[in-house]
Amino acid sequence: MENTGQGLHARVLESLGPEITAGEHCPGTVLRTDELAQRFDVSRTVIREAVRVLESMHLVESRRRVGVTVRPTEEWNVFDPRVIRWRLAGADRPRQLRSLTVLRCAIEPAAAGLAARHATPDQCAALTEHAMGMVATSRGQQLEAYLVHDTAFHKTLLTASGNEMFARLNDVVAAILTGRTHHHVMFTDPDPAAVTLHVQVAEAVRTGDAARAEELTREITVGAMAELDILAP
Amino acid sequence: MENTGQGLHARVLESLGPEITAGEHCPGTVLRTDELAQRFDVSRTVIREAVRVLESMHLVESRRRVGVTVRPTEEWNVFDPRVIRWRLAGADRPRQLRSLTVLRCAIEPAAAGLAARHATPDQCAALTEHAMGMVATSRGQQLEAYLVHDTAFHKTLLTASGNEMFARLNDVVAAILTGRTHHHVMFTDPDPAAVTLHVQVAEAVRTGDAARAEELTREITVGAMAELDILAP
DNA sequence: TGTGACACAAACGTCATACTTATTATTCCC
DNA sequence: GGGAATAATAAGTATGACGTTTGTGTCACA
Repeated sequence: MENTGQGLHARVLESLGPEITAGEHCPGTVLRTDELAQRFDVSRTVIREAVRVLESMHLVESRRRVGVTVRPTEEWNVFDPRVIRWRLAGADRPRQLRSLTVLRCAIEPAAAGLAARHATPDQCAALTEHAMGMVATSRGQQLEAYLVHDTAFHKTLLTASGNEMFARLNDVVAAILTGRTHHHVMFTDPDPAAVTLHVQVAEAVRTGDAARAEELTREITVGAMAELDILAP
Repeated sequence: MENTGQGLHARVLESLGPEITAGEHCPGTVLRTDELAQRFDVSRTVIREAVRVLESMHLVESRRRVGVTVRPTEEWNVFDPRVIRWRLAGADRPRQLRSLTVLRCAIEPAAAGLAARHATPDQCAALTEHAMGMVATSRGQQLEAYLVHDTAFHKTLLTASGNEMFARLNDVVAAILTGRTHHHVMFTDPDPAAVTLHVQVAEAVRTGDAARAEELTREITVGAMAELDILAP
């Protein structure tokens, strides 16, 4: 039997989760544990554990005598990394990508401002290094290498903010960046202006210029937002 | 047997979760399911389901032959509402409150700006109504009534932004507001300037003035931030 | 005919147990 | 001393039985 994850419950989770987030079971639908056990050819124990996790994401609600009910979208834990991943992989990917980008526009400039105050020398060095890496790979269709540096840059920036909540959003930013490169099929090299902005942000953080770091990062994020609007207005 | 939650697994979860987030089990500690089953006087099944949920929050990692290992703080899903709740109830409440307030400072102004563009007439009305309620209860030690309107105001604002990610952060804002009133023991009436700002935000959203709504909300949030710094510099 | 009490049944919740599997630690041989 | 075979351990899975809650239908009674 193909074991997608580590353990059967993980396999069930990775099947049921995407199904629900994709809207295959509309809110109010009831799933019965026995049926699920039969469908996935596993024991009730395994199903119950998977359902527990889905319940902890507020995707479903398990009640006695009624079954496992799919909850309405508004109640989902949309910050759960797995929910984000599933939705990005599903049909309403564009909507999700837009939500996340809006969130990013609010978060990253603030994180950059904090980073300018709190970043360690090591983090400043890493920032500069990755910005340079972006410059080096910004021409000649080296999109994959560019993406690596871009992702690392933003991850470092968020971490350097010193705020754990911001730091945990690096998955979100990484997903956005990866999505842009892989999904939108960027044939062209990255925008030179954006590359320059990254270099300048690294510089602003290094010199401790919080206002400038924040403003420059805002320009980067509104650029990303604009990119989305161009592709799906 | 006293049943704290709905079901035994919930009871175990509400015991183990806070223990871990409070740092009672330092990262690397291994918990064995059999011991836990014995300790809570429940079957292994119940423990396993609770552990699954803890694992989904990245609080622990379950591996064969080794046990359930507590993960380092940096890996926790700090956006999980339960993790937030547990940490707010625990010892590092101040740190957590600060993290959340920083997040709020980044989010709410952006949300207000979006609300000015997307808010429905109903939402505008609700906003104005709650702002008026805040005015009415801002004097004479009606702190509880004031809190209700304050919470409702911000919840409406976040929802009106039209961004599901922002909307899901209303719990966070509510926790911050509630915490300020209940924990910091506000003897004095709310700051009149803050009350005025809320009225003005409602007005700005109603008239669709995004920039003004954003700036006014920023003033509110930096005020909240300053309040924290005064209490624990 | 409408309403309330009551009994039934359906589905999840819990438990006990046996067995499987992966991983670590130990031992033993070269 | 190092590497391979082996044993020990704790989680993972399966199964069957029983408990508990709760939705629903029925029946009696007004």
